Amino acid sequence: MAILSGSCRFGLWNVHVSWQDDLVYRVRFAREGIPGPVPEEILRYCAGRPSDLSTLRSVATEGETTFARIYRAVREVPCGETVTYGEVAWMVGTAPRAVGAAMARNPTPLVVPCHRVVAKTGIGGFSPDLAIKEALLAMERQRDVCMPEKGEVNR
DNA sequence: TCCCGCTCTGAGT
DNA sequence: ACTCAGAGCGGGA
Repeated sequence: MAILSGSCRFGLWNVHVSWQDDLVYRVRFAREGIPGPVPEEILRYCAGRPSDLSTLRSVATEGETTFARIYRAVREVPCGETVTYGEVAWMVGTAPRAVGAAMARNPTPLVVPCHRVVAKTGIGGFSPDLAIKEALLAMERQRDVCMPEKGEVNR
Protein backbone atom coordinates (compact mmCIF):
# COMPACT_ATOMS: atom_id res chain seq x y z
CA MET A 1 0.00 0.00 0.00
CA ALA A 2 1.24 3.47 -0.86
CA ILE A 3 2.25 6.17 1.57
CA LEU A 4 -0.62 8.53 2.33
CA SER A 5 -0.45 12.30 2.56
CA GLY A 6 -2.86 14.85 3.91
CA SER A 7 -3.07 17.87 6.14
CA CYS A 8 -5.13 19.22 8.97
CA ARG A 9 -5.43 22.62 10.57
CA PHE A 10 -3.59 23.86 13.63
CA GLY A 11 -4.37 27.49 14.22
CA LEU A 12 -3.17 29.53 11.28
CA TRP A 13 -1.05 26.65 10.02
CA ASN A 14 -1.64 23.46 8.12
CA VAL A 15 0.03 20.29 9.31
CA HIS A 16 1.16 18.11 6.43
CA VAL A 17 1.59 14.44 7.25
CA SER A 18 3.07 11.61 5.18
CA TRP A 19 2.30 8.27 6.74
CA GLN A 20 1.34 4.64 6.43
CA ASP A 21 -0.45 2.68 9.14
CA ASP A 22 1.11 3.77 12.45
CA LEU A 23 4.39 4.87 10.87
CA VAL A 24 4.90 8.55 10.17
CA TYR A 25 7.49 9.58 7.59
CA ARG A 26 7.14 13.31 7.58
CA VAL A 27 5.34 16.13 9.38
CA ARG A 28 5.69 19.76 8.42
CA PHE A 29 3.94 23.05 8.98
CA ALA A 30 2.82 24.93 5.88
CA ARG A 31 0.63 27.86 4.94
CA GLU A 32 -1.46 25.90 2.49
CA GLY A 33 -3.46 22.77 3.15
CA ILE A 34 -3.56 19.70 0.97
CA PRO A 35 -6.40 17.23 0.57
CA GLY A 36 -5.94 13.75 1.95
CA PRO A 37 -6.04 11.65 5.11
CA VAL A 38 -4.24 12.35 8.39
CA PRO A 39 -3.75 9.86 11.24
CA GLU A 40 -6.61 9.96 13.71
CA GLU A 41 -4.42 10.80 16.70
CA ILE A 42 -2.91 13.80 14.93
CA LEU A 43 -6.37 15.00 13.92
CA ARG A 44 -7.50 14.80 17.51
CA TYR A 45 -4.36 16.50 18.80
CA CYS A 46 -4.59 19.42 16.39
CA ALA A 47 -8.24 19.86 17.32
CA GLY A 48 -7.30 20.11 20.99
CA ARG A 49 -9.05 16.86 21.87
CA PRO A 50 -7.53 14.12 24.06
CA SER A 51 -5.02 12.15 22.06
CA ASP A 52 -2.03 9.89 22.48
CA LEU A 53 0.66 10.55 19.89
CA SER A 54 2.81 7.81 21.39
CA THR A 55 0.66 5.28 19.53
CA LEU A 56 2.37 6.47 16.36
CA ARG A 57 5.89 5.60 15.27
CA SER A 58 8.35 7.90 13.51
CA VAL A 59 11.02 6.98 10.99
CA ALA A 60 13.23 9.49 12.83
CA THR A 61 13.65 7.18 15.82
CA GLU A 62 14.92 4.23 13.79
CA GLY A 63 18.58 3.30 13.78
CA GLU A 64 21.49 3.80 16.13
CA THR A 65 22.67 7.22 15.00
CA THR A 66 23.02 9.95 17.60
CA PHE A 67 20.07 11.80 16.12
CA ALA A 68 17.86 8.71 16.39
CA ARG A 69 18.82 8.33 20.04
CA ILE A 70 18.05 11.99 20.64
CA TYR A 71 14.64 11.61 19.00
CA ARG A 72 13.87 8.55 21.13
CA ALA A 73 14.80 10.47 24.29
CA VAL A 74 12.56 13.36 23.28
CA ARG A 75 9.65 10.98 22.77
CA GLU A 76 9.94 10.08 26.48
CA VAL A 77 8.94 13.61 27.49
CA PRO A 78 5.34 13.46 28.68
CA CYS A 79 2.65 15.63 27.17
CA GLY A 80 2.40 18.93 29.01
CA GLU A 81 5.97 18.82 30.31
CA THR A 82 9.24 20.22 29.02
CA VAL A 83 12.95 19.46 29.25
CA THR A 84 15.96 21.53 28.25
CA TYR A 85 18.33 20.85 25.38
CA GLY A 86 21.03 20.26 27.97
CA GLU A 87 18.96 17.64 29.83
CA VAL A 88 18.32 15.71 26.64
CA ALA A 89 22.01 15.92 25.83
CA TRP A 90 22.86 14.52 29.24
CA MET A 91 20.40 11.63 28.80
CA VAL A 92 21.80 10.67 25.42
CA GLY A 93 25.42 11.42 26.21
CA THR A 94 26.00 14.22 23.74
CA ALA A 95 26.20 18.02 23.72
CA PRO A 96 23.36 20.54 23.97
CA ARG A 97 24.12 21.99 20.55
CA ALA A 98 23.81 18.58 18.96
CA VAL A 99 20.31 18.36 20.44
CA GLY A 100 19.44 21.75 18.99
CA ALA A 101 20.66 20.66 15.60
CA ALA A 102 18.63 17.45 15.82
CA MET A 103 15.50 19.39 16.74
CA ALA A 104 16.02 21.79 13.87
CA ARG A 105 16.07 18.87 11.43
CA ASN A 106 13.36 16.81 13.09
CA PRO A 107 11.46 15.25 10.16
CA THR A 108 8.39 14.49 12.27
CA PRO A 109 7.50 17.22 14.75
CA LEU A 110 4.53 16.38 17.01
CA VAL A 111 5.32 12.66 16.75
CA VAL A 112 8.78 13.52 18.05
CA PRO A 113 7.66 16.36 20.32
CA CYS A 114 10.53 18.75 19.75
CA HIS A 115 8.32 21.59 20.98
CA ARG A 116 8.74 20.19 24.51
CA VAL A 117 12.48 20.84 24.38
CA VAL A 118 13.25 24.35 25.56
CA ALA A 119 16.39 26.33 26.33
CA LYS A 120 17.61 26.55 29.89
CA THR A 121 16.83 30.25 29.74
CA GLY A 122 13.81 30.95 27.58
CA ILE A 123 11.83 28.91 25.14
CA GLY A 124 14.47 28.08 22.54
CA GLY A 125 13.72 28.04 18.85
CA PHE A 126 11.26 26.49 16.44
CA SER A 127 10.91 26.67 12.70
CA PRO A 128 9.07 27.71 10.68
CA ASP A 129 7.57 29.89 13.42
CA LEU A 130 8.25 30.13 17.13
CA ALA A 131 4.57 30.97 17.62
CA ILE A 132 3.72 27.36 16.79
CA LYS A 133 5.88 26.11 19.66
CA GLU A 134 4.28 28.58 22.03
CA ALA A 135 0.80 27.55 20.91
CA LEU A 136 1.55 23.83 21.27
CA LEU A 137 2.96 24.26 24.76
CA ALA A 138 0.08 26.49 25.83
CA MET A 139 -2.42 23.97 24.50
CA GLU A 140 -0.80 21.06 26.33
CA ARG A 141 -0.69 23.05 29.55
CA GLN A 142 -4.19 24.39 29.53
CA ARG A 143 -6.46 22.02 27.69
CA ASP A 144 -6.81 18.31 28.30
CA VAL A 145 -5.25 17.19 25.03
CA CYS A 146 -2.98 15.00 27.11
CA MET A 147 -4.32 11.54 27.76
CA PRO A 148 -4.31 10.72 31.46
CA GLU A 149 -1.32 8.58 32.39
CA LYS A 150 -1.89 5.03 33.51
CA GLY A 151 -2.65 5.15 37.22
CA GLU A 152 -3.10 8.89 37.24
CA VAL A 153 -6.74 9.67 37.76
CA ASN A 154 -6.88 13.33 38.55
CA ARG A 155 -4.77 16.27 39.39
C1' DT B 1 37.98 19.66 6.46
C1' DC B 2 35.36 23.57 7.35
C1' DC B 3 31.12 25.71 8.66
C1' DC B 4 26.84 26.10 10.93
C1' DG B 5 23.17 25.26 14.46
C1' DC B 6 16.22 25.63 18.12
C1' DT B 7 23.14 25.54 23.40
C1' DC B 8 25.55 26.21 27.76
C1' DT B 9 28.94 27.91 30.96
C1' DG B 10 32.14 30.91 32.83
C1' DA B 11 34.61 35.19 32.87
C1' DG B 12 34.57 39.96 32.50
C1' DT B 13 32.33 44.36 33.04
C1' DA C 1 22.36 41.91 35.23
C1' DC C 2 24.34 41.76 30.70
C1' DT C 3 27.60 40.50 27.05
C1' DC C 4 30.83 37.59 24.85
C1' DA C 5 33.99 33.90 23.70
C1' DG C 6 34.90 29.33 23.55
C1' DA C 7 33.81 24.54 24.16
C1' DG C 8 31.48 21.16 21.94
C1' DC C 9 28.86 17.31 18.99
C1' DG C 10 26.99 15.96 14.51
C1' DG C 11 25.74 16.59 9.89
C1' DG C 12 26.19 18.39 5.38
C1' DA C 13 28.88 20.56 1.65
